[in-house]
Amino acid sequence: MAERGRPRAFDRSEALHRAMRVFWTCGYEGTSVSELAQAMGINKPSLYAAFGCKEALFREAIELYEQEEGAPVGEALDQGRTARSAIETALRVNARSFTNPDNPRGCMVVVSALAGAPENNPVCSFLADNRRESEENFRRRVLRGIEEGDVPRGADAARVAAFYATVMNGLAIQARDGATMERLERLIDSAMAAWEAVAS
Amino acid sequence: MAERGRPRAFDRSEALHRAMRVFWTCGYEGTSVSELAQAMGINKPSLYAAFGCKEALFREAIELYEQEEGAPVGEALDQGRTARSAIETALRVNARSFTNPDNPRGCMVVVSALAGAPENNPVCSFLADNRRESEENFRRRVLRGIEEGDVPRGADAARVAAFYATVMNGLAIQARDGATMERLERLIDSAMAAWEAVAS
DNA sequence: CCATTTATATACCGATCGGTATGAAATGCG
DNA sequence: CGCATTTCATACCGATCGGTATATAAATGG
Repeated sequence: MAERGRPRAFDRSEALHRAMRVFWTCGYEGTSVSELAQAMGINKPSLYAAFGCKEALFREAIELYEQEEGAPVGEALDQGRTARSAIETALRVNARSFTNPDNPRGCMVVVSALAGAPENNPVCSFLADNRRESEENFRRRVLRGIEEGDVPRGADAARVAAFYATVMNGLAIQARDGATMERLERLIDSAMAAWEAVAS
Repeated sequence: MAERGRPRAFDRSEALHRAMRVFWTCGYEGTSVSELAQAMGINKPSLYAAFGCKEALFREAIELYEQEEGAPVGEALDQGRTARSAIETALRVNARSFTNPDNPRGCMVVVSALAGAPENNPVCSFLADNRRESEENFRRRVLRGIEEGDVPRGADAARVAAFYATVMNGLAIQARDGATMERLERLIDSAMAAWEAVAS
């Protein structure tokens, strides 16, 4: 079952984790392949052999980010008793991630490639798709709330989802700008106070 | 009064406008000095003679952006009859700018350098300061509303300002991701529905 | 043991990066 | 006019960009 040639001398998953943190900190264009290789503890040919190219490595890093930082958000959405509490908890879980002192600040999907050179447009579009998907998850949760009766029948699920997705992206920027967890908590308090007005 | 040496053959203000649009579209790191010079219709030595260096040109471009796109927002804040209507109008003026088909999409202060290489940290900090200043303008307007009696005495001006600044930054990202003016208008409807809950 | 396969480290590729030296061209001043 | 001053266009700078050729090292299959 063992592989055929010389075994890889580094832990691919560990290297990917390190790459994720560099991209998260400096953004896609602000990170060079040489920096990546150094942070990953490997040489460039090993990086290219294991991950393909800079863009492919970045996409894998985003997927890892989604798994590690995004999964608790998805769980919060699923497990909340009502759409309202599910979305509120999702926001609070995100806020905790955005300000975790062990992490770079803010949301990697928001901060790492909002604009870029034309040749990097695929990267920007990839992240935009990712953000739309998060909003879609909010929308599905509101629809479920309508089905389960905790959200009024006439509520506009897309509108609710768009509002809280907008707040979430705004929180990511606040976090990048140095906002504390407490500050984000108060912002979420404000956003949740709008629930009846938005979801009715 | 005329200048001494050979007169400049290009319009400095027009060149700066063109540079602003490129930075706005591709971001600070996504824009090269060669691209800038080409878009400005000048050669690189002329660019350096007139604007100093890439970072100084970017800072001037941001200042121009503040004057052209930010001034109407400031006017809206000043001229609104109440803090609530002033902030609502400010958001709507911003939304119009973010989706103006003649402009790159979104807010230049948000999209052009959220993350970057360590050597470009001054640029990111400069934009973060700028965003904080916008929030501070909101806060001052709420304080005025308290003085003038259209906002309850007990309202937390900083909290109100932080909430609407967060929404505004979220709107900038929505716009980058392709949101229409109508969609942003509906998001602002939602945010303003929260007013009583946030400012009380 | 030998052949094959894969990963390693070094050194390199052309292209582009931000920035500049250089000399000709165009003005005001005397 | 001649001279100082400033801008112009071209061509260039060392450094770094994303990516790779090459040769060696380390494993498995036979």
